[in-house]
Amino acid sequence: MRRANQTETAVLGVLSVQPMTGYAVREAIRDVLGHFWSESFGQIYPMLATLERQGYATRQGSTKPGSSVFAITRAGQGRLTELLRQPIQDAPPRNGLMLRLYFGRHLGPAECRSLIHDARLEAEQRIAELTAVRRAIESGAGHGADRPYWLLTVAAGEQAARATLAWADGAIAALEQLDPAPGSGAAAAPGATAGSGERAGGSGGTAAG
Amino acid sequence: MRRANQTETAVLGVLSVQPMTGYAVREAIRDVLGHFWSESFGQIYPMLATLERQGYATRQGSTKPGSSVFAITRAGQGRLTELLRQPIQDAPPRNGLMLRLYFGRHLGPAECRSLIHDARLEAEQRIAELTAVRRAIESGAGHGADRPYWLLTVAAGEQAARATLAWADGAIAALEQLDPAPGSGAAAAPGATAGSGERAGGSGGTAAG
DNA sequence: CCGGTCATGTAATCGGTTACATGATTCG
DNA sequence: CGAATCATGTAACCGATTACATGACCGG
Repeated sequence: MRRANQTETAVLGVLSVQPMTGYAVREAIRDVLGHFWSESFGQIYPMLATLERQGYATRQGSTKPGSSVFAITRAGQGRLTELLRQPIQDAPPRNGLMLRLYFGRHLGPAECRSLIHDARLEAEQRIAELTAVRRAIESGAGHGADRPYWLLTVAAGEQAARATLAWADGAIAALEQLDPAPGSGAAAAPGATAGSGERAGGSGGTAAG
Repeated sequence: MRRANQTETAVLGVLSVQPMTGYAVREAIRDVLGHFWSESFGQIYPMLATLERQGYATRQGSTKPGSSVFAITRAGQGRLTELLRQPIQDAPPRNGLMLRLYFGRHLGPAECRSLIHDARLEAEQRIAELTAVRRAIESGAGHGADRPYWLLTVAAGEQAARATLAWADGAIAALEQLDPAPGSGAAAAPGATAGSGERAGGSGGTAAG
């Protein structure tokens, strides 16, 4: 089963917006697609060479020496559409936070809460960034037919981040119900000195229903 | 910068729940952690050998010949906690759907709607699966202290899937406003025969606000 | 002139999937 | 008995990251 060359799609895609150097391609992917895609130099430069060789992009060694601007060709546009139509190859899931929470018993409620709190902060920051990006797209008059599609992806990111926020709140609340150290309020329950955690079941864990 | 051995974490983690064969480790990861983690045989068997060599797991070649059951050791439990405390290494984002939608101009509204529709179906199915898993965890009396943590991760998956549903609905609606082929209702607007798509701006793209 | 940014590439390495080879057990 | 499942491992390959080497250009 051949693995898809999604790098080709990404590079041709950003070149379809406007011609640019390899360096700028990477910046465009990091800054604009950054919330849902990533490529490194080690992938981009060889790919640009390949695209040139196959006639999907042309290199214009101009402006400054030691710098070449790549532009997508007519054939490259056809190739891009073809690539976009290929079945989606989603990478196998690898969520480090969930891996840790699933085995959170070995960390205990307090450390898990800390992990979730960090994730919440990250989600908040992502929302701020995406909102800024959306504002820029909405007000900026430059990008023409691309606009509605870009707004679609931004909306997806915002929705996902908001979902993370909601989940985190519920999860932290559930964990606070589980151990006696929320920082304030009711102290440790009377009697229990150092329970092994056997009674962790019950109604606990109704997080973010 | 050393890349983290999160495979070790995952394998030790499932062994911490109960001893099992390598084959069962993979099944556990696929069926239970499957929504947010994955490992293949090619990773699991070498890792089990390493864990045995390092004293984090023991092999009990018993019950049936040609089959060995691995159990986590005391040292392995310490190692697991250590691994869980290491900073989260999240894989660089690679969302194939978003990559396609971002360059959706080259596909057109209809094909994009189809992609989103597929994603919506997937999300629905994931919700169904996760709900079943949650029911099993809630009713099953077996798993003791692990339960609240497992419910946490399941809740995260459900929340994310619901967010996808909401986004997909908004996105499809936005795209239908963009082109004249929703299948029913108002046909193509009068006058425009084959617009180049220049007027795709305006109020379009208020998806899933 | 020196540090930061822009710019281009290559080599080493690694994490991970896929495919292959092999065999026992169980169930219809 | 034959197919499906359980079970263990190895080898090849590949996509991707990281690090390295190099150099132009610009502003303070």
